[in-house]
Amino acid sequence: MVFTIGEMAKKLGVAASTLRYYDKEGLFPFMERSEGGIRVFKESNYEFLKIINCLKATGMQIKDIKNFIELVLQGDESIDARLEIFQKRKLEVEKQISELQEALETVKFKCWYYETAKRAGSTAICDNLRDDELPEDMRRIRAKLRREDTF
Amino acid sequence: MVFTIGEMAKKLGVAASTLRYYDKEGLFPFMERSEGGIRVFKESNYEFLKIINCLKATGMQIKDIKNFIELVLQGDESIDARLEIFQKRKLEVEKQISELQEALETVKFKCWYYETAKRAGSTAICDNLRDDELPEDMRRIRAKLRREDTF
DNA sequence: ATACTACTTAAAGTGAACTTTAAGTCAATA
DNA sequence: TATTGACTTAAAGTTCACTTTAAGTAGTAT
Repeated sequence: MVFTIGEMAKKLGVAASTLRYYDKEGLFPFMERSEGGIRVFKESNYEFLKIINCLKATGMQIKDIKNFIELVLQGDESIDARLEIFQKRKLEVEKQISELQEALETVKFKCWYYETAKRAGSTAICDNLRDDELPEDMRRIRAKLRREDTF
Repeated sequence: MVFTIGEMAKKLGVAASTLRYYDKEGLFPFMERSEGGIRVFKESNYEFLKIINCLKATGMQIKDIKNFIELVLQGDESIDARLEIFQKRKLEVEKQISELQEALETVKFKCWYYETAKRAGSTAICDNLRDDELPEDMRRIRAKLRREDTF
């Protein structure tokens, strides 16, 4: 079973031009062509492409993915280097997730804030609520947002 | 207590040129200047800047942040619109987090894979492991990566 | 054989978010 | 008063990851 660039793009949920761009950047060392010059993707390329997608999802840059692929081509001698890349990715993604979770807390507070303001018809009322008038889970977040003791 | 752009930038952990850029883009409707034309940031601006930072952290674009700020300036009549913005942000961030968690699983699998390859001195050995030779938490992830029944 | 769609390339264009540059001004210190 | 460092602007430059364009070729269906 083989696929054209358009079929593979559809499977991966990306544009065909994106796959051409990746190929040009050297991300597809396995790339084969038909006699007429058309790219031929094989089933076995799919897992590889999903790994590239995964690395991209972690925020890795194209040039760094290329670097990783060059290590793959070097074979077993680059196992250590490849392990380090994934260990670094792991730390990176964990950091990204915790940063997003922090932002999410603020966003949830703002949702509560504007829901309350909507019911009251004004934001001034929420601004003047005492700590004990807030839902328990909102107190800490508001305190964090208001903290100005860094000044 | 007032601050120059450099001091405020340091507090927020961004470049001063970034704050000038944000100002130029209309993100600082509160901006005041000294007689000599130098930007004067006040303590009360800090919480606002942190909200902008939060919105940026959720992946919101500058022009959409500007749009939000214009709603803030409209006062209480825009409460509904602002609530909708944060509700949408909430969904967005939750989606981003779950995508990162999915990528993290793959990265963790690759860490295990290369740790095992490192010990064995070759990747071929890991490739040929039977399902029951894998740590329990790795089985599902490998199955997901290998799945080709989409073809 | 013809039409049609999807493929090919190199090169230029896009958009987002800054960053840098150049020329100059402000404000504090020696 | 002179120097220094941080501020000011407009405009140009940078980086990243694509996307689009234009001109042409491949492969398939009628």
